[in-house]
Amino acid sequence: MKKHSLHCDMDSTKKIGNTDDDDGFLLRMGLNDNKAGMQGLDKEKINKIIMEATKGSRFYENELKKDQQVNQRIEKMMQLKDKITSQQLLKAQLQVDKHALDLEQSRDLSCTIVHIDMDAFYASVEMRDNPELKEKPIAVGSMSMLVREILAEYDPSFMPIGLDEAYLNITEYLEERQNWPEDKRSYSIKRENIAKNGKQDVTATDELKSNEAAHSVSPILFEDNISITEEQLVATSQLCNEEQRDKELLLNSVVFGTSAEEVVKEIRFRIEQKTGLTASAGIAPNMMLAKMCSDQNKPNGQYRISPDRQSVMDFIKDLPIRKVPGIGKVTEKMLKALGILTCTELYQQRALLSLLFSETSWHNFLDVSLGLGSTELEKYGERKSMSIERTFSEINTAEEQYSLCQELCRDLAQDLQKEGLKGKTVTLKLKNVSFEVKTRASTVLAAVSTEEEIFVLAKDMLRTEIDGVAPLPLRLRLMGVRVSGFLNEEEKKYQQRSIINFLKPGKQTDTALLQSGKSSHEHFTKASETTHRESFFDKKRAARQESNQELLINKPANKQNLHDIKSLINPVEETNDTIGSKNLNECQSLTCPVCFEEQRSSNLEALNRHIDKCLNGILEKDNAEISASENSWENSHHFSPDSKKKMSEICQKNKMNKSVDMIESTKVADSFTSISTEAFPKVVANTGKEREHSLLSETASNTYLEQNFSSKITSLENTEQVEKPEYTQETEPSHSSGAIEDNVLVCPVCNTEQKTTDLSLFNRHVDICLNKGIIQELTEQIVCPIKSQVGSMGRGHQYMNPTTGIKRPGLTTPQSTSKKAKQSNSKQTIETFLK
DNA sequence: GCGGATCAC
DNA sequence: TATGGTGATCCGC
Repeated sequence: MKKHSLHCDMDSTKKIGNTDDDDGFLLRMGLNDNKAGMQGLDKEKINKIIMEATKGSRFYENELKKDQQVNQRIEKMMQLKDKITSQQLLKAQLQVDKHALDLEQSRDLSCTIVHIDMDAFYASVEMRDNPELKEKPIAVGSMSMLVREILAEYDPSFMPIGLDEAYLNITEYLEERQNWPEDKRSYSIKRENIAKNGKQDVTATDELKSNEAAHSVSPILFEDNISITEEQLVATSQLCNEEQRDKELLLNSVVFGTSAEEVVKEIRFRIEQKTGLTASAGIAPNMMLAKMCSDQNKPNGQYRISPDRQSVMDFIKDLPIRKVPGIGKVTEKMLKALGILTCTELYQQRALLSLLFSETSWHNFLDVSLGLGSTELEKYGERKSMSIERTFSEINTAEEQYSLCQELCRDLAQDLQKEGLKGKTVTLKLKNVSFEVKTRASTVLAAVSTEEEIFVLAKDMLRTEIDGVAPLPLRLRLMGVRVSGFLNEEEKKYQQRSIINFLKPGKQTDTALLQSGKSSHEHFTKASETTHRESFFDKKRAARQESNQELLINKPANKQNLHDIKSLINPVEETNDTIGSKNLNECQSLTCPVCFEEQRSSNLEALNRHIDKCLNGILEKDNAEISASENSWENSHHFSPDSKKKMSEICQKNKMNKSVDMIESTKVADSFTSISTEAFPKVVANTGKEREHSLLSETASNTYLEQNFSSKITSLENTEQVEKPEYTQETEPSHSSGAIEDNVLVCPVCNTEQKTTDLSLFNRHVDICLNKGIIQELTEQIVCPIKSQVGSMGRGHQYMNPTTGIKRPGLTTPQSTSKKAKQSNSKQTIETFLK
């Protein structure tokens, strides 16, 4: 959306102050009109408002500071420039020109690339001035429809960018179209949109576009060669009888030609008919040029660069560098300092640039100045990160900050789970009331995706920041949380397999027993009772398990395991996991994961109903217990500030003790396998201190984990990809466990001594205890998800939904023409020349 | 890998 | 109105 422009891209650098500093500052704020689209607004007025509002404000101060930093960067650059000798420059010139020659040879003019850009900004202006228009179904989601309904006809693999842009490669389509008869290229003009944009309905947009938008179909589309004239339209729209007018208009049809221009006009025509919104377009031999072209005659216009070198260079020649995608305020200013204002100058200074900028940068500059760009509309890359951030009026109490942080984690976790993503890095972003931005990142060995997992890391970083300024408060105006470092498909499958194998009935494990419902229930009850007996061992094991799990299941414990179990219960939920589905299909008879009774019906819905019933039963039963041991942050709203403060203190104390605990824990023998007890902290924790501990055990700093995990790997079946360290021989639960000392078998989950010495019986008990925890998690968390989301992400999901936020994949690459060009290995930094 | 910065939309 | 949110990338460390 170009709404942004309303605030920033304003033109009046000339009107407010003319000193270099002012100019620089205004440039920093984006107050220049080199980017298209702002002609016609009352710039002076807006600028005045901005200047008055910002003068002396923290925002303004920060802008000044940032500007100073840019100035320093420029200063450094200039110093570097002064050191360059003419000989060095000459050498650079030769190398750059060699590279340029390669580029030139790989120039590809054979493609016809189209860039479509909805004139959404003008629509928003229109809506602003005519609030009643908001009711009409235009604008919102318009591009997503065009995604599907129109553009694909011209290029099945067209590339939508955000909500209001798209690239198309219509090369093939054009060829085909040459032989098309007229009727295949004609479109009727519908009435609805005429009424909407008809003359009676003059809007702000119309004023902005001056005389252009008075009719249903923008006249600019119908210059010469189309079988309808402005006069015709006006005439028909002025008819009194509505029905008659309908008829007339329906009779009117438009025939488009076979040239690229005609095709693009047709696209724009259809877009306007469909949405009532106009679009601008650019036609060129590559993406970069096409994008710049679509800017040329905006709004509601189009421009084409003929596919010959001269035309390209003519277009590039006087183009201000700021118009180049990828060159923003800062780069513009730096180049300006070098006397580079246009693309021609960009080319002329290529040798110098190769010495002053990184290879990536000057390669890009060279591409730009030669008018080169990508001709391949890259497929949607996979998402690399997902984040959420919020701006608010000052928040300075730790309690509120933690609470907000958790809220963000919650929302983010939801989004992540919608896309089935788990990431290994969590980044906390903070902006204080002085507009200073800070990011703090933490990478763990196993991917996270749930609210709790993310929060545990984010909270830790937040605490560090709060402590860092104590006793002063952190005065925040923005907080954000990001998850990145997503698992690839293989990694996902691996962790899925691990959990499935563990749960698979009848495997080496004794989980088969879990299906004997009644006894399970008895065990559950006992187990939950015994868990209240806190023990030293619990702590050690919890800490240790947690780090084991991180490595082996590739998750930092907690509820993540449950998540996978959820997908077992409902196979449809994660259809892209073939293994999961397959395994489920194998178990044709459906078994309730709660009571473990086999269900007669193979109907999923019926099963779900049954599960709900089961869950409710258990929920009631265990309610008291759960609420007593609830995660303190989760319920932070229910606590008084004082009690929260205490908890926070406890947190910190605990953290200090933690490493000691955990180191000791490695000495404790442990035959416990497959699922971390941390998956259900409520079972092991019931005092405030222990609650915090179970939380904190995960927050161990990266370094801690990295330093210690290698000595703490226990085991897990099917860990083929994991290096197997010292405990490998205990891999299979059914094996005798040398780790259990003195022949006394103590369940590591409920911590009760087991009478039996039979290992398989003992293992059964452990398994049951484990499931008890899982059930608790289920009752607490996933009552709904079991039913929901069925089929929400089909296997063939194309990842095309623009609302998911995938934006401009590979933006920096489009300008590099081809892989050939990229190979060029002319490495020349200033260092090599100064040697 | 982290953190700051730049850029786009 | 009072100065946004999301995602990607680069660079220096």
